[in-house]
Amino acid sequence: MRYWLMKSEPEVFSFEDLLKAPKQTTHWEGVRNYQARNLMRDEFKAGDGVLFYHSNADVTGIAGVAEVVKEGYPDSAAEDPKSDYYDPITKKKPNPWVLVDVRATQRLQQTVTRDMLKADPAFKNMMVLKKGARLSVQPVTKEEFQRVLKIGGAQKL
DNA sequence: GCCAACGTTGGC
DNA sequence: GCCAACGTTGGC
Repeated sequence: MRYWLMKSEPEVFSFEDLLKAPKQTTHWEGVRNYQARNLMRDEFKAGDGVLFYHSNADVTGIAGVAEVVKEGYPDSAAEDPKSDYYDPITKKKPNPWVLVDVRATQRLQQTVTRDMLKADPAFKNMMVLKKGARLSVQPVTKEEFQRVLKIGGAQKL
């Protein structure tokens, strides 16, 4: 089993939104980057752990914990001209985009903020802290994952 | 196939 | 709102 960090802008879709969603599960649609697509298509496995990261937020950091419940399959929003995530390439070529389903598994008593991550040597190699790290889906280590749960005060749902 | 121009991401 | 870093596009 592996561990991931997934970014979402809370104004678009927050961890609170995930908690309120049916079965506390969402289709992680809209990833339009090939590197991230490759990770979701080839590396994500059911049961993998997910740190739910709020980017472009008032409080930037890890807001909650989730797991992969369905492995990569086509992101049909890319084929829907009315969707915000429509990609016109799908008119000419097979839809290249993939998503996974993610379910909330744990709340955090407090968001593990970016400042907290930066202050803790356990996270010094984390990709999300590197300058210019825009990849919206990133691997994290087991140690990083477990430390986030610990300092965030993770509570099972 | 190079690379300049452009668009996007995301921290600050 | 600014802007640095990055990915993509398209002219040549």
